[in-house]
Amino acid sequence: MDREDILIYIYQAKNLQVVKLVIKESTDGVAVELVGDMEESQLEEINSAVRWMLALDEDFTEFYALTNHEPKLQQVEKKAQGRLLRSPNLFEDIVKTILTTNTSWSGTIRMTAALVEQFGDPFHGSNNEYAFPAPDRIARSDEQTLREVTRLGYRAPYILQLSQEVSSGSLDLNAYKSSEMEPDQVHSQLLSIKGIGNYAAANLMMLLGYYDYLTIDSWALKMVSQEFFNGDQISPQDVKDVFERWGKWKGLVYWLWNWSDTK
DNA sequence: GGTAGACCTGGACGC
DNA sequence: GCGTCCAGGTCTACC
Repeated sequence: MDREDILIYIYQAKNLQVVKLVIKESTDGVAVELVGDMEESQLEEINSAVRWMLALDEDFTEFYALTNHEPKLQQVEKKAQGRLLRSPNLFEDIVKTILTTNTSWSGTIRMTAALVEQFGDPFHGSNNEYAFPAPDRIARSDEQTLREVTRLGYRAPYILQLSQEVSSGSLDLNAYKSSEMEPDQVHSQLLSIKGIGNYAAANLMMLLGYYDYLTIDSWALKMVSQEFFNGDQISPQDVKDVFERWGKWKGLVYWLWNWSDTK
């Protein structure tokens, strides 16, 4: 994201071509400018990818109706919030989520950039723009490289194992996006991936459109404590109890809650 | 089921 | 510049 109203994404198509997508708001929705060579037949693939990334097919009418009664959520409908930006494929989101765990945001950016520069295919004509690496690119690497060159630390074996399983076909992440699996089943499958714990699984469930999972990390505990418990020490269960009344939308409510008045 | 300690890195801080 | 401490979620061993 270069500017607040523009999203730039380096996309690698199924035929491995790399193009640049410049996505911006338009009067009738979203406009996508395609930079680079792409066959006409692949436009549908791009269209589908962008719709998924921006969750354009999801309906938030019910959610907005709920938020309008909560002062802390007054901005939600006005700003058309609710759509979480996600990657074109779940593999990328899982890797990025693992890279958010147990580190600072700057650490996440550093590790992601290193992974992309080390293993991603470059966008034509650019020496600093790369597509997110496909699973097989990382799978062909080794733990030592991921630790020492990409600086993933102890996350290296997790990322390597995930890449190898997706690359070999033993792990089919597309199944998680299908409606044939129950949400609880998807959740438990995510938890079975090494490196994915409660926080990461909840984050991924949100990205998959299941908004009744709470991403409870240290920041959540701090903010909920200050907002609802006068700064007292609280547990993850306390966070769940606070947002339980929002039912299947609780994850989004927590995500979009206006914490700005919290001291 | 609950808990403690290890994992790894970068940033902050004190000297 | 160097050493130390701390924050951040997950895994594993142990009780």
